[in-house]
Amino acid sequence: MSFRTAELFCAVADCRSFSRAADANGISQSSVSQAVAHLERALGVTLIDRRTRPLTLTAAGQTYYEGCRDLLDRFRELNDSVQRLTTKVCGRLRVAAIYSIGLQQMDGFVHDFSESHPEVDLRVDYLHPEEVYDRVATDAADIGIVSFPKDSGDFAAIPWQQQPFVLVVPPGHRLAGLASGNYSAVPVSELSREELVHFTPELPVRRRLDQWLKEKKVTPRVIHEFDNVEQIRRAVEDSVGVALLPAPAVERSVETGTLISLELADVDWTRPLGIIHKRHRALSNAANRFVEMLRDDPHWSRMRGHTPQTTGLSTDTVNR
Amino acid sequence: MSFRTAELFCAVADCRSFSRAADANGISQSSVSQAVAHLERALGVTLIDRRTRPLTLTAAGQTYYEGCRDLLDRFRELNDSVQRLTTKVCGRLRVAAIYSIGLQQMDGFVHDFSESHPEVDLRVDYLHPEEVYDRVATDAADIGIVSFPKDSGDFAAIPWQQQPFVLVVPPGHRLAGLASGNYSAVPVSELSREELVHFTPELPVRRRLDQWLKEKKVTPRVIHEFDNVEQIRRAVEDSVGVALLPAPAVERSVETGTLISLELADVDWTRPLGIIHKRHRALSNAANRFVEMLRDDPHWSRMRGHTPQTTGLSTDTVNR
DNA sequence: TAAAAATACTCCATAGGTATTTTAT
DNA sequence: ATAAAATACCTATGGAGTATTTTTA
Repeated sequence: MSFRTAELFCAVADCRSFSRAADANGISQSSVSQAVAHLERALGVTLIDRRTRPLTLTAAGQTYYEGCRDLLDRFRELNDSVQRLTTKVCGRLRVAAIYSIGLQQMDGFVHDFSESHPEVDLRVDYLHPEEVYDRVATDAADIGIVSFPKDSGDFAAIPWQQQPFVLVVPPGHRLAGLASGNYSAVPVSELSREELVHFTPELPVRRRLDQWLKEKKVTPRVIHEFDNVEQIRRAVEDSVGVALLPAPAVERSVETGTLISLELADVDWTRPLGIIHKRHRALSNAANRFVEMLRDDPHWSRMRGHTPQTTGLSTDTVNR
Repeated sequence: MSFRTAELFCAVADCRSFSRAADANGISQSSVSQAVAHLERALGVTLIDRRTRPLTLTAAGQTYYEGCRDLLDRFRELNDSVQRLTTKVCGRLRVAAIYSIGLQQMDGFVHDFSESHPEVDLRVDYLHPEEVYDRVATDAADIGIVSFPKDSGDFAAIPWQQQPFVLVVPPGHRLAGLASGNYSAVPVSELSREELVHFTPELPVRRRLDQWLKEKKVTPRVIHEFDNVEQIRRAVEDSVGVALLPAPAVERSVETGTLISLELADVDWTRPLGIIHKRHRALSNAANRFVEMLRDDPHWSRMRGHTPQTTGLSTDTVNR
C-alpha cells in the first residue's frame, strides 16, 4: 500500500465525506472511493460505515485512522529531515491560499517558483479562510496564506505583507483623472456616490472594510458581492461599479491599464497577510524556499511607499 | 511512495547488495535497482554509495534506513492490530523454512492453506538455517521453520515436530524386505556396509547425525552430499545409496512405493523442529492460522508410534 | 428528490520482468 | 575475469478519469 492511500483514507475520515476528501486532494470522488475500497479489501476490514451520512468510522477504522495519521506524520518528518541534508529542493508542496489573495498576484509567484524549482510538485488552492486553516490542520496543505493570521494553538504564523487597500475604478470613470499627475488621495466620502462591488459578508475582509466605512460614516451602495478578488476585479473592469481591493491584487491590471487604482485618504490601516503552518513541524526545503520567495518580493513595500527593496525590510514593518 | 519501496530499500541496506535483497523479496535485481533509484530521485538524495562493494549507506541513507525500519514496524503492527479485529484471514505471509524440511512435506501444508485461505498471499522460501534466522530478524519473513530452534534473544520459538530419523533405501535394496510384515528395526551396524547419501557438513542435521554415528561407532561411506532433503531423496530413489532422513520428509515417497523406510534400532533421539518468530511481535491472523495448521497436523505423531491424533497431542510431547 | 457513494468502463503511469551493458573487485 | 549494478526495453496491474447507476437523508 502507498502512503497516498493512507493519506486519502485520513482525508475521508477528516472530511467525513468522499467527495470533500477528493476535492481537498485534487482528485475525483470516484478515485477516492476506489482507493479506500481497495484498502478495505486488502485489509479485509471495513473502515468506514457508509450507511450513515455524514460518514462515520468503524471501530477498526478509528484505530487505523490514528495509526495512519501517526505514520504519515513520521513519514513526512523523515522525508523532510533527509532532504534537509542536501541543497536540492524537490518533493511536493501544497499551498492553501485565501481566495481574496487573488490569482493574479499568486500566479507570478507560482510561475517563478515552478521555473526555478521544476522538481517541486507545487499546487496552490484558493479557498475560504476556514478551509485554509482546515487544510493546514489536517495536513492537506503544507502552508496556508491568510489575512489577520492566527499565531496560536497548532498554528504558527510568518508575517508577510501589509496590504494597503485602494479604490479601484474602471478607466473612464469620473474619478479616474485623479490617478494621473498628482497623487492626491480620494476622500472616503466620495464613496457614498458610488456603487460598490464588494466581498461577501462572511469574509473577514468584508467585515474589516465595513467597520472602517462605518467609522467614516460612509455607506456606499453595494451592487454585487463576490467571495474572491478575481470576480470583483472583473466586475469593475466591466464598469459594473467600483471596489475596495488590496493594492497588490490589482497591480497587474493597473499596469496594463484595464483598471485605475486610487489612493484613499483616511486609511489608517492595512490588511496583514501571513503564512501559516503547523507549529511543531519544521517546513520542508521546498516550503522554506517558497516562503523566502514570497518574503523577498518587493511589491508590498513598493505599494505602500517609495522605498522598494528586495529583502530584509519584511520583518520590521510587519506586526507579529 | 509505497511501503514496498521502503521495504526494498531496507532489504538492500540489510543485505548490502541489490541482488541479495532482490532474492530475499522474490523479485529481480533490476526491479530493486529501479525501485531504489526511483526513491533516490524522488527524495533528491543519494542513499547508497555504489562505489564500494559491499555497498554502504550514505549519511542520509543511514538516517532514512532507520526511519524506514521504524515506519515499517509500525505499519505492520497497525495492519495486524486492525486485522485482528476481524475473523477474516488475509494479507501477506512470508515463511522461511530450512531446506532440510523437504518441499514434499511442506507442499501439502502450502496447498491446504492456500485452499482454505485464498486471500492470503503465501510464500515459502527454502533456505539454509542462518538465512532463515536472517530473514526473520530483518522482517523479510514473518515466521521461520528450523531444527533445534533458538528461543532466545530476538527470537521466540514454538515447538512443532519431533522428527524421528529413518533409514531410507530404494525398493529392491537388500534391506527392503525388513520393512514389510514385522517391524523389527534395522541395527545401526548395518550402515557400515552401505553407501550413504548425506547432508553437507555445515548443516546442524549432519552434525547431529555424525555425532550419533560416532557414538554408535559406525562410519558409513559417504558417497554424496547435498544441502537439502529433496536431492538426497532423489539420489536414493535412483539407487545411488541409502540415507538417514526425517520420517515426515519421505512419507509421500514411502506411500507411493518409490522408497522404503526402515525403523532404526538404537535411535534414542529425535530432531526437534520449531517455528520461530520475532519475540516482541504478535503474529498476524494469517501467521497464526498457518502455525495452527502445522501443529494440528498428526503426521509427526503417527510417524513415531501408533497413536494417530488430529490435535491436542502436540504440546505435551514436545520439549519447550 | 437531491446529494453523495458505488460501479462500469477507459487510459496511462509505474512496478516488475528479461536481456544486455557497464562497473568494481 | 567475474560478479554485481545499471540500463534499455517490454508488459501488466493498479491509480485515476468520465459517465452512469445506486444509495441515503
